[in-house]
Formats: sequence, C-alpha cells, structure tokens
Amino acid sequence: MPEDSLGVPPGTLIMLILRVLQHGPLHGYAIAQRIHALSAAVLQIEEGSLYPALQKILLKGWAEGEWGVSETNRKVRFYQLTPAGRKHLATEVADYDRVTQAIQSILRPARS
Amino acid sequence: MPEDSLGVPPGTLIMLILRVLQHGPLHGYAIAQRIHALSAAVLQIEEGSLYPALQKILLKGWAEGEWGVSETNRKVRFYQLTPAGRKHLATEVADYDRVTQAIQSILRPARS
DNA sequence: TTGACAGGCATAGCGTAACTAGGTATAGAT
DNA sequence: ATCTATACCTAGTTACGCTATGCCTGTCAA
Repeated sequence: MPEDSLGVPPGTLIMLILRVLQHGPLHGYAIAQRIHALSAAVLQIEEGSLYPALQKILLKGWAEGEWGVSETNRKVRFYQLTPAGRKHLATEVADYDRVTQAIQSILRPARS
Repeated sequence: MPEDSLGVPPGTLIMLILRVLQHGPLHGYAIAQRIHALSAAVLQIEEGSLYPALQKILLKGWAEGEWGVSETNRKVRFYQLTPAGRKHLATEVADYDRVTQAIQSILRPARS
C-alpha cells in the first residue's frame, strides 16, 4: 500500500461502497478507484477487502450484480443499488455521523 | 450494553483514552465514565475493552500507572500521560482527522 | 450485622472485518 | 512475445473491541 494512503476504518467500507453506487452502477475495480479519487487519494481499498465486501453486499441484497463489459472492453460485474441498499446506507450514515459527532465532542469539547 | 449507546469505532479507543488523560491523571473506571459523559452518553466503553487497552498503553509507554486511593476510598490505578503519550496522541488525532475528512468528501462531495 | 449493590481491576475466548499473499485471466502496447 | 494495467476471487492472518467471567472492597439499607 502506498505510504500516504490509508485503509478505511473498520466498519466504514460497506457504507462507502454503497455511497459511491448511489451515482449509478459501477464495477468493483471502478468502485475502488472512485473511492480513492473522491478521497483525494487518502483512502485506498485493497482488492482483498473489496471483493469480499461486495460478496456480502450481494448476499444482504443491498445491491444486485450483473455481468457485462467495461468501457475498457473487459468482462466485469456491475453493481446496482437496491431499495434495501439505499435504506441501509441511510441508517449507516446516520449512525456514523452520530458516533463521529460524539468523538469530536471528546477530541474538541466545547469548554476544554 | 444500553441500546442507545454504542461501542467506539475500532482504532479510536486508545486515542480517546489518551485524550481524556490530557486533563490530568484518572483511574480506569473514571476514564470510561468521562468518555461516556463527554460524548453525551453516545459512547460506551466496556470493561473488557478498557483494561486491555490500558495495559497496552502502559506497555507502549504512553502513560504511567500508579496505585492510589480514589475519591470513593477504593484502591485504584491512576494513569498519567507521558511525553511519548502526548506525541502519540497528536499523530493519532491528525491521522483520524485526515481519514474523517476523506470519508466526508465521499459522503458529501462538494459537487454531487 | 449481614447482604446487596456499586465501584473497581483483570483475563480468556469470541466475532468481526480488513489486510496480505496468492491465484486466474484478458486487452492493449512495445 | 511479453509486459503492464485492468479485473475478479479466496484462504489465511491479524487487530481489536466485546462477552462472559472472576475477584475484591466500601457503603448503605434491612
């Protein structure tokens, strides 16, 4: 892993994947690239993390997978968010925000 | 665990402990209470997480432990931040902020 | 006075989740 | 022809917080 890129915090990977899928279907490799790019190259998802996470997403019914051909002419699997996936994403983001706020209130309390 | 309290995200526990120790020495039980209170009861640290984390903190030299007596007259171990602990805390907070920013830029990109 | 309860410390084992390391395969470029 | 980037997948490891459990001691009510 490049030394100035970090892995995502445990518990956030699936949320991030579902979030980038909100723009429209993507294949796995493109999902990792999108997260890398959107995060200004701070976040890096390893393939050994990505594909198991996608399997779980399919299994949970948060996205549907469909084999197709990429813009670079390769056989790829496109993932499309389901309504259940959208709903799950919303609750995940809400929980994440709640916890993040709580951590901020410890790192930077109103009155130190 | 109370259902409206959550565990801390993996990777943040030691940072939070060191942070509350910046105000001055505390014993273990009080550390957990402080984090709970400062987070408006959102974050809950279980004892099975707390004490192993404190062991690691001692081992790494981020704090020193000293046995004493609590305000409630019980034998307790007070933890005091070391210079190394302060330094480690600073880098942990910096990394955390960097990643948190990156995640925000995916959850809420400037242009959607 | 004794028993429950809260405060307080500690560890073994578990579960979750991301990572390392390895494998397979193909399109396009040199 | 072979190298590189693209693309998918899995087994095993590791990190880390949690559950469950055990132990001890003040305080307070019955």
